[in-house]
Amino acid sequence: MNRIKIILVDDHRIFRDGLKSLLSEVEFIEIIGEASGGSELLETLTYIRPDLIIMDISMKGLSGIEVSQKITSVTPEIRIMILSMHTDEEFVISAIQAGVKGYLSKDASKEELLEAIKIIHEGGECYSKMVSDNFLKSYVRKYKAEHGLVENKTLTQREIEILKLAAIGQSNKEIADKLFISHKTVDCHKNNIVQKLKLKNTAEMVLYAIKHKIIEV
Amino acid sequence: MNRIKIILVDDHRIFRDGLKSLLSEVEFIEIIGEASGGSELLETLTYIRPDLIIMDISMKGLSGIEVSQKITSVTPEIRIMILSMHTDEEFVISAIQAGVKGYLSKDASKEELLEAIKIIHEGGECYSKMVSDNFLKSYVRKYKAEHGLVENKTLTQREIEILKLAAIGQSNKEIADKLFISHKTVDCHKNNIVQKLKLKNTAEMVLYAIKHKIIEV
DNA sequence: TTTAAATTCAAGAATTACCCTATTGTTTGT
DNA sequence: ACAAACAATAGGGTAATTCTTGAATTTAAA
Repeated sequence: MNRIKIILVDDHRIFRDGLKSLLSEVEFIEIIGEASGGSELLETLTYIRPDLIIMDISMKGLSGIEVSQKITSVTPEIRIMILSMHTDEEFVISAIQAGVKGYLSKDASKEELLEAIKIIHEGGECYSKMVSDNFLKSYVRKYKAEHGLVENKTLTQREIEILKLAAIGQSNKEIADKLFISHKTVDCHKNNIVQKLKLKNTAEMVLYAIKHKIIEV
Repeated sequence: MNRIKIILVDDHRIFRDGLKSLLSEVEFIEIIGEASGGSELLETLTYIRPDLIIMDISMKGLSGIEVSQKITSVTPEIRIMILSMHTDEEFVISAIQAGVKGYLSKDASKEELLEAIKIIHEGGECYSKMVSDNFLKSYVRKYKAEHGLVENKTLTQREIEILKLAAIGQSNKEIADKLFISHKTVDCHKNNIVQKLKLKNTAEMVLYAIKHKIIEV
C-alpha cells in the first residue's frame, strides 16, 4: 500500500522534529517535506505533491488560514489539517471556510492524530472533540448549506467498498455477486459516487481511486 | 511524467557505475537498484519493482538467460533488456526464448540505448542492428508463431493514442471527436486493445495504462 | 508481387453504464 | 417524540459500450 504523503508546516523546528519522529514510526505515513511557514510551503508545493498538509495556524508571515485558502482554491485534492493550540470557534470556523478538512488541538493524543489523518485521507473531515461541540457542528452544517453544494461529500463505507471494487476493473454484475446485492444497487452506488466526487464515468473513478490511494497500483 | 524505473545487472562494478552515471543524466530514467548477479537480482526483486531490467548475459552464477526465464515467467510485466558483448545468434535466440524484450550490443551508442529503452518501455521490442539481420527477424517471427499466442501483442501507434485518451476518462465519442474518426472506429480500436492486452473492460485499461506508465497519475 | 498488417468504418445484438425516482430503515436535530 | 437527513436497497428507461462479423484502403514486408 502506498503511504500517505505528508508535509509538516510549523514555525517551531523542535515541534516539527518531534512530530516527524512520531509519525515516522507509523508505517502508512511518509513525511515527504516540511516548511517553517506559509511562503516556504507554497514554494515547496511547486515541486512536491503531498496527500496531506499538517499545519499550524499562527505562523510568522502568512497565517495558516491564508495559506489554506490559496492551496484549496488551486489544488483542492491536497487536504489540509490544522494542528493548532487555539481551539476558539472563530479560528475553527475561519479554517473550515478556508477549506481545511481537519482541525485538531495540539493537545490531541497520537491516536487521535492518526485517526484524524486516516479519516481525512479517506475523504472525510475531522475536528477535535474540544472544538466539535454542538454549536460548531450546526454552524458547519449551516455554513455549508448556505454556501452551496461546494460540499465535501464524503463517501459512505458502502460507497468506498464499491469504489474499491469498481476501481480494480470489476463490473457492476461482478460487484453485485460479490456483495450479494442487485447490480442495480451497485449501479446506484456508483452513480452517487460519481456525483459526490464530480466524476464523469467509471474510468475516472479508477483514476480517482488511484490518485487518492484508495487502491494500490 | 513518472520516470522509467530501471535496475542494472552486471558483474563488473565499474561498468554498472559508468552506465548508472550515463543514465542518471536522462530525465525520464531513474535507476532504482543494481545487482552484481542473477541471485542478487532475484533477491532485489522481492522488495523493489522496476519497469525494466538491463542485464548482461555472461555473469558468474546464474546466467542472464536463466534469470530472464525465471523473471518473465513470474512477473512478465517487468521487461528485460540484455546488454551483452556477444551478438552471436544463439545467444540472441536463447534470450528471446527466455522472454527478453531487447538485446543490445555493448558497442551500442548512448542514443541507441535510450531509443531501445523507450521502445521497450512503450511495449515494443528492440534488437541491435548487429543482431537484427534478416535471418533473426524471420526466426523471431517463426518462433513466436510456433509457440502460440503467448505473444507480446504490441499495440500500434493508433492504439496507444486511443489507450491514452480512454485511460484519462474520455468516452468513445469524445475520443472520436478529438481524432476526427468515427466512434465506431474508436470502439474497434478499444476492442483490439482489450484483446491484445487480455483485459476485460475500460476500467482495466485505465489500470493498465497507469501500471505501464502510459499515462501519468 | 503477393501477403500481411494497420487503419478505417459499419450493422446488429447483447450487455453494461448512466440517470432518475422511490422505498425502507436508521441516525440525528430540535 | 417527530421531522429531517442519510444510507442502502432497487426498478425502469435511455444512452453508451462491447462483441461479432465483415470489409475497404493504405502501408509495410516477404
